[in-house]
Amino acid sequence: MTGSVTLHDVARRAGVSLATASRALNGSANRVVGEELRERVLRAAAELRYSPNAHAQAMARGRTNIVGLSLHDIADPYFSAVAAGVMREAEAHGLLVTMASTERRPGAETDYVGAFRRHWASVVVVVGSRTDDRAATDQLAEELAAFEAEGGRAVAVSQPRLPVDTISIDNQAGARDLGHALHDLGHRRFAVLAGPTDLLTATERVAGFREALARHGGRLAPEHVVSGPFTRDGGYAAMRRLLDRDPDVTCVFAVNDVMAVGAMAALRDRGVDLPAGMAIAGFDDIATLRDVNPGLTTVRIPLEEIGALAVRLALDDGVARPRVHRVAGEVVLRASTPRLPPPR
Amino acid sequence: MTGSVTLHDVARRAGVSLATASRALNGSANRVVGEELRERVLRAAAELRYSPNAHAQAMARGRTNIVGLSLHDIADPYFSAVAAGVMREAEAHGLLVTMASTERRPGAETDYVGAFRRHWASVVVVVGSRTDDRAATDQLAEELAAFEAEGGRAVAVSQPRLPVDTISIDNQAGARDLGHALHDLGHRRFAVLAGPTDLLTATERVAGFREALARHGGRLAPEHVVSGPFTRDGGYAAMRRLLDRDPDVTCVFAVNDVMAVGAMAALRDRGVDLPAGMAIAGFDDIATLRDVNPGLTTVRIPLEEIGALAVRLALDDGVARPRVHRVAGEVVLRASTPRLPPPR
DNA sequence: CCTCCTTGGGAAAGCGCTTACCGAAACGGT
DNA sequence: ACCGTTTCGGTAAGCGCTTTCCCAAGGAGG
Repeated sequence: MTGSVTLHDVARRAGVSLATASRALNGSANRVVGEELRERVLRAAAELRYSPNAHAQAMARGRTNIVGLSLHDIADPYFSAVAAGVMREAEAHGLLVTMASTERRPGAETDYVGAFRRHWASVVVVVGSRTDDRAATDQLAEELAAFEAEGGRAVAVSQPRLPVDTISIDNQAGARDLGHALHDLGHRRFAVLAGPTDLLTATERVAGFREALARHGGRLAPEHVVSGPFTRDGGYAAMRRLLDRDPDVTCVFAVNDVMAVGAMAALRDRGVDLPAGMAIAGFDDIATLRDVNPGLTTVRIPLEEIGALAVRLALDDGVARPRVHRVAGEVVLRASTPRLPPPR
Repeated sequence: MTGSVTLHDVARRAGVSLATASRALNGSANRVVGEELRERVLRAAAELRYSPNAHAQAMARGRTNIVGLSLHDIADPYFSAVAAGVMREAEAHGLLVTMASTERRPGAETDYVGAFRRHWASVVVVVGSRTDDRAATDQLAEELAAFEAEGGRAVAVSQPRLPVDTISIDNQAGARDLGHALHDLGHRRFAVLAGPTDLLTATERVAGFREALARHGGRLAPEHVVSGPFTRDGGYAAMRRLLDRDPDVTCVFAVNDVMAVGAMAALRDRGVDLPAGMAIAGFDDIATLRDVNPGLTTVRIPLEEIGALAVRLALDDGVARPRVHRVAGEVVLRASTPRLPPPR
């Protein structure tokens, strides 16, 4: 960049040395700059519209105030909620957030963590689960370890296998609670839109739901479990497949809200009346989706809070790592899962 | 950071000088490094898991591959869609995105652009309209000018007053088209949930809608224009106020989809049947909201494309600046605005 | 056989800042 | 009056990289 004002210019204009100028501006510890000089330097800096070079500072100080955030897809409201929390907390600590959206490309997380490492980010937050691809996970683990070895702090959300502080949503318990609640409403013929089979977040939710059914002596037949992408279209397609397999299901659990909404669209397109013709529940309680009609029963996850927590964990000092945090969800019953009249 | 491997280490291990190591790794222009040496350096780098220090590179090269992105609220699907476009395009050019969410705090944009400037971002994208607060806009303009004077490239979305490349949504035309379409469907008694009065994006949409009505000899009485925040709750509250003022309206235009959805919730809470009891239209065509029921009539804006375009504009070389880009919207009719039976 | 290019490696000068370390001045205690 | 402390400004050594300039070696041309 050309023409930027440097500390040197400020020092010259104030008639002091570089050291003094720097100290005046940063109020360096255990060192006092005379009132008059400090005044002069500050004035010179203001007049010149001096703006310190962050890279030079990073070099000289050996650290930065950058937090690197990696997530699957910023356009997905699940991730943008977490991102909002990260950014809010980062801002509160004077940190700048550098963000990467992996578009679920395998290996991309590792690449981005590498980029954050090159930038000497002081905090890295990785959001998004993955269970398959052992090799990719190992590489990511290695990269994160290297990052922490260099003095950085990493936190992983929904990826409990990583050797850093982790935050996990209690998917299984949430889905179990939801299963019980649906059972209490009188539902018996269940199906699950199961999401991707390689995402821990998805499989745990299915497992929890299964657990609840089992406790009531129920079960989930294989044809009642349909997997598919964690997206609106994934939910839409999965729902159609399910209807083709067995139209007699009365209650569908989509493992996230976005899929649930896609499923609702599929049901309407097939002429099914909601909620009378089919009960449907989701997971996450995505804010933007709270106003769908009928209101979607779901499990509320404090996504934004999770993002904020991730940053706070990273900033904790003097604690033994890695730590494991679990976050619970809470069942929210809405109109999409009406009480079923007792069979007569 | 401690312990990171430096180029020096690589050079030593390969038995070459720093200069050669650097050239081998970067393939410096108009300079060839012997095949055998390059090989040796690459191997040494790989063995040492060398990762170049981005700050040192920035210092030495005098530029970075950072794009700074400032927007109002990443949790708002409007902004996260634009952000997704920015990130997609940035990634395609090997750029890293540093993002700031201003939470609509006045002056925050200027502060963040300052931060991007300190980091020598090569591109800055500012998203979000504002018409009031002349002083704040002037300061932002000044900061952006300083940024460009230092060699950076800035692009503003929805802020046409700024002295940089701008991308504007043709809000007025979109709202006008929508107004005509609603008129064609037979609607006559209109009201508008107008959003914040200080946001250009909002006022332009109202103006366009007014224009359409005027062309048909209609008008918008003051009591039929209710302002409020650009949020779900803003829409909810505005709708209630509107119903209190005049329950005889048959068609409501909410100036964005998020407000429209809030308005739908308010209507249902008041026992109004949708879409029979009230037609409602929004603006933006937020992807997540495409599945609300009844389907929301709206004006589609290519938000993600706008984000990508912003980055492309910034990267254009050898063009005269500032340039002005206009992006058109397209009316999408859905079930929320049924055809009104002709009055008999 | 000597000179002039060409090829390719190394030394070193920064990039803009922070921070020991040094040294001068001012002050108080004895 | 002298010495030990403070107090506070300046000097300069990096931080890790890129890149200009210089120089050695080897090949081609006269």
